[in-house]
Amino acid sequence: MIDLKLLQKEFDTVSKKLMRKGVDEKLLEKVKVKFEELKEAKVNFESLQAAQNAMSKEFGVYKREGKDISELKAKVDENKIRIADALEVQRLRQEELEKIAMAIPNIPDDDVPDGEDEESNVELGRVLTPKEFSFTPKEHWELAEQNGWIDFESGVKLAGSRFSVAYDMGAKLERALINFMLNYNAKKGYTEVSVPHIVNRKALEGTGQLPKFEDDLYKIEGQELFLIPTAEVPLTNLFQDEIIPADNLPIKMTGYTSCYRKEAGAAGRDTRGIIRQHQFHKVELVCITKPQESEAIFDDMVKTASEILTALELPHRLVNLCTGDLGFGAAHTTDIEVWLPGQNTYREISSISNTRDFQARRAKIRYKNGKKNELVNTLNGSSLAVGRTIVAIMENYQNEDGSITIPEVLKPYMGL
RNA sequence: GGAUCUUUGGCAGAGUUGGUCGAAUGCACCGGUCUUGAAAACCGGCGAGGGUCACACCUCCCAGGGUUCGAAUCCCUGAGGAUCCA
Repeated sequence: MIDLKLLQKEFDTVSKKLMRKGVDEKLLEKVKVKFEELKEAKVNFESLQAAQNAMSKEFGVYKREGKDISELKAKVDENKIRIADALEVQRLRQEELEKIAMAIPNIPDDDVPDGEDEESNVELGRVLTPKEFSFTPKEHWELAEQNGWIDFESGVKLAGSRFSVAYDMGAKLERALINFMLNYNAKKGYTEVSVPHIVNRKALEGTGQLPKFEDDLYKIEGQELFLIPTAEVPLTNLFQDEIIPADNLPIKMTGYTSCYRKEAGAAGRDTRGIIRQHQFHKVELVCITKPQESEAIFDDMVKTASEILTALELPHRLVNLCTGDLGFGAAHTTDIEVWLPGQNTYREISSISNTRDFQARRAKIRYKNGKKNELVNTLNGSSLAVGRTIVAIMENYQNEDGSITIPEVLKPYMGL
């Protein structure tokens, strides 16, 4: 949720920034007006309420003194009707405002490049040089099938398209990577947390997936519960409605979960292989920080994710997402893209975002700053998407005969 | 699945004949006095959100609804916890 007071106070500045992210200025104008109308309704309601409270107090006095209360009661009854009306007006305005305000994305940072889509993302740097192959490298689905690591037919049999089943070394690699990543993150000071894969509506509203993106979530029938699209949701919402002592910050967490996404908007994209699945494994980083230290933590998160790829000797690059590619809740995002020789391109394997106080405002996550309670900053990032890491390993470690060498660092995790 | 009890501020714990209760008290915490320093003792502060320059004022005592001029206090529903029964 954006800061409505800020929007009201500095409308021109804020709206200009939001327009960069494609938000219609007319909508913002509307939000501003609605916000002012709501305030007005509130003042009206509250003053009526105050009168009511005062009169009710008088009742006690009258009764004790044995005075006649019929006149007072008439006044109070009349006021009561007005209160009911005023409350109704306030309620309606509140609802209206929330409906549109909740759908407004976070304000992008000034240094986020302008752009429509990933074409305008800006490369920040490259780590490791892709190696030259003496043969034409294959794509991962071919290698996966050839080695018997991943079977797509089985996935379809059990659940449908965009599901797959991992066998033998493929399955082991998955498990090894999860452990390797969690251990690495733990070494970097991230506390490992194991969370539910099912959460309620409030949690998803807190991190911004709801109300806007309900179509992309798997909902449990008959209940207000959803499968998580990312561990970011439970991890961040652990602190929903909390006031965290300043000494406890920063909170650095890492957690492994499966992620469940309908991929409603991705029809036809990445239909081959396991780049885009309805269910995938991911090791996540989530941090909760004071506002002034969130950028330092952000850098630490990017570094941590990048180091894992380096340890796996996978060439990758860092990319600063442009406004059009930026997620709903992010103020800025750095993507890590791993080199896929089979596809001859870099593909996203991690996405690290600073949401600043956008989620904190929705989820009411605050910290004690001296006497005051202030909103924290929340950050999240993958370190890493497990399936895509396997894709990268398959393509980068492939041999001419189609066999795949297991990265050294993972061998101990695979019983090799 | 049934019965009874229970749900209050960071924790503990009053409040249960509805009014001056946003809530006693203790602990914890913060500031101060005292002390070479610390402890103890004493003094003061100390829930949250909105609102205001600051007050005032409004809201919140698990959630939702109801009774009432007025509810933490009464009634209903739901959720969590404890105990007993099956």
